[in-house]
Parts: sequence; structure tokens; C-alpha cells
Amino acid sequence: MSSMAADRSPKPGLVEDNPGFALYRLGRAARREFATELRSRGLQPAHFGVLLALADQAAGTQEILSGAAGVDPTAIVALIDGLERQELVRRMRDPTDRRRNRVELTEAGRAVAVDLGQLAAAVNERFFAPLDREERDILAFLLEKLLRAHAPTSWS
Amino acid sequence: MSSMAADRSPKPGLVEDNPGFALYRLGRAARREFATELRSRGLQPAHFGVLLALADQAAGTQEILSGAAGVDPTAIVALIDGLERQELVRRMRDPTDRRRNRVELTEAGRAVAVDLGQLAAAVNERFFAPLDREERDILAFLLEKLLRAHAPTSWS
DNA sequence: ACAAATGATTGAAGAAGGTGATGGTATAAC
DNA sequence: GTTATACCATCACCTTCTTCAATCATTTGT
Repeated sequence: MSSMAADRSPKPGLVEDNPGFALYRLGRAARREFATELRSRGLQPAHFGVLLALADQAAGTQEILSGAAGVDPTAIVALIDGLERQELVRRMRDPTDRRRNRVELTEAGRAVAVDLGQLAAAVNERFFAPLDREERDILAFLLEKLLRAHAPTSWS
Repeated sequence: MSSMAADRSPKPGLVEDNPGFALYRLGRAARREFATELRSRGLQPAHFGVLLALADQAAGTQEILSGAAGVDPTAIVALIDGLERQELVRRMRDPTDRRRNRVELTEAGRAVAVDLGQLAAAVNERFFAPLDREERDILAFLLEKLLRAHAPTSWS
């Protein structure tokens, strides 16, 4: 074991020890899996992100939403258009500041959010199955910590 | 420690405990950082992946490459076109099976691969800085394990 | 020889991500 | 109070990624 894993320094930057690259590929794979599940319901991952962010913290301006859902502020317009068309979300001008849009879930939207939350849990379960429970918890914790450091504008 | 991490069940599927989502966002962020570094050199992350895969395991068919670099087989054509145009890579028909293309690094290509490997290491260092050394090692190990499980066709 | 499988390539379509400009609105400066 | 400045949402546009279907040449199995 020591003979094959020990020499990590001689070849810096190879594929094996490039955690950023691993992160990228895994993130893409996870997204792909979830996207195929969502497609049958006529939604995209970003839609789910918005719904989830709304379910998390009630209402919010579109600006806050884009941070929470990890979506570009300009992209969120079309996303909400789509969600509104399916009547999962309501958008109305904030009377106290008429530049802002107040976005909130409809009852149908909340139901879908819960439903998709369970779907996401199932997909996660499958995706992280190669790790045992303890490893999964550690990984989730570390990812969470990293993400907080990299997404200061976001949730919580 | 148990008090803050203990309650995980009450709100299933919310943003906070969705490791797949964290994976996706972090992977995207990592890629973005690296992409900006690469852009000044006229390359894209996928180019780097191909170069690195080639540096790892000498030559290979384009099919093998696509697995190692995590790129769609149809996308690799254009990537190699670009690398070939910069003379970082040579592509020639395999004489024993003239369907196959044998792709290999040029001397310049090898130098660039080493250079980019160091660049990637630096970017990684920066990206994972919020974690201490031990956490980083654990995270890298877990990511590696997961990736192997999800990319059976790939390296090693 | 013939049928099926394989490797590389192309083209088109969709989705993601990012940039810059515009219009309406609120806040700050004077 | 009027003017300048900043802000939010939106629009138009463009680039990059990803995927799917089809084609062509070549090899393999029968």
C-alpha cells in the first residue's frame, strides 16, 4: 500500500491528486443525474434551486434569490418566468420599494418543492452510495464548510 | 459539536443538507477560477484535462482520452483540433487499426502540461485554503473515492 | 463475402454562464 | 426641490458546455 500511494510529490498536478478537478467532475455528474430526474417533470436544476431557496426562507427579492440559488441575477428572470407560467410561484411588486419584486411560492409550488426535496434526497442517496454513512457525513460537512467560505452572499 | 449538527431530520431536502448541490456549486466555482487563469493562455479547462491525461498515461486513443479527461467523445475532436493547432499535441492514424487515432504530446505540449499542472496546484491551494491541511486531505481522499466509483472507464 | 460492431467525425439543438445596455424607482447631494 | 447617483429588474446578445443523431471508414465475426 505504501509503495503505490506513497509517492505523491514526484508528479505534481496529475489527474489523481487534483481535488478541484475531482470536485468539478463530481459536481457535473451529480447535476446530470438530478437533471434527468427533473426533465420528466418539465423543470431544470436551476428551477429546483429557486424553489428550494423559496421554501427555505419564505419570500425574498430576486436578488436574494439569485444568491441563495447560486444563479446569475440576470438569469433568474427567465427562471421565475417559467415557474410563474406553471403557477408554482407568484411575483408581485413590493409596495414599499417598487423596484423590488417579491417572489413567493404558491400552494402548488410549495407542494412541488417538498416533492422535489424528497427526490433530491433520493438522488443524493444513490449518488453518494459508494461512501459509507460516516464518510458521507464527513464529506457533507467539509463541502458545506468550503461552500460557506466561497459563497458569502448566500444563505444563512 | 453535537448540538449544532444533531438536528438533521426536521427539514429534509433543504439547501443546507444537499451535498449534491454543494458539490455542484463548488465544482462550478473551482472550474471558474481555473478557467480565468487558463484564459490568458488561450486554453480552456477541457484542454488542460486532455493534456493532463496525456501526460499521465503517455498516448491513447481518443476514446480512452475522453474517459480520462472526463469529456464527451464527440467533444474531444474539437479539443484536439485546438491543441494540434497550437502544436501541443500530435495526432496520427494508428497503423495497426486505421480507425484509431493515436494522440501524443509534443515536447512543447509536455512542457505546457507540467506548467499547467503547477498552475492547477496553485489554484487548488487557494481554493481549498478555508480548510486546514488535514481536512483537505480527507476531502481529497473522499472525492477521489467517489469519483472512481462514478467514472469506471477512466484513469487507472 | 456479408453483417455487425467500432472509432472518429460532423451538424444541429438545448442548456449554462456571462456581459452590457435600458427603464423605472429610490436615495443622496446640493 | 431639483439633480445626480445608485439600485433592481429586465432585455438582447454571445460564448461555452453538453448531448443526440447520423455518417464514413475500418475492423471483426460468421
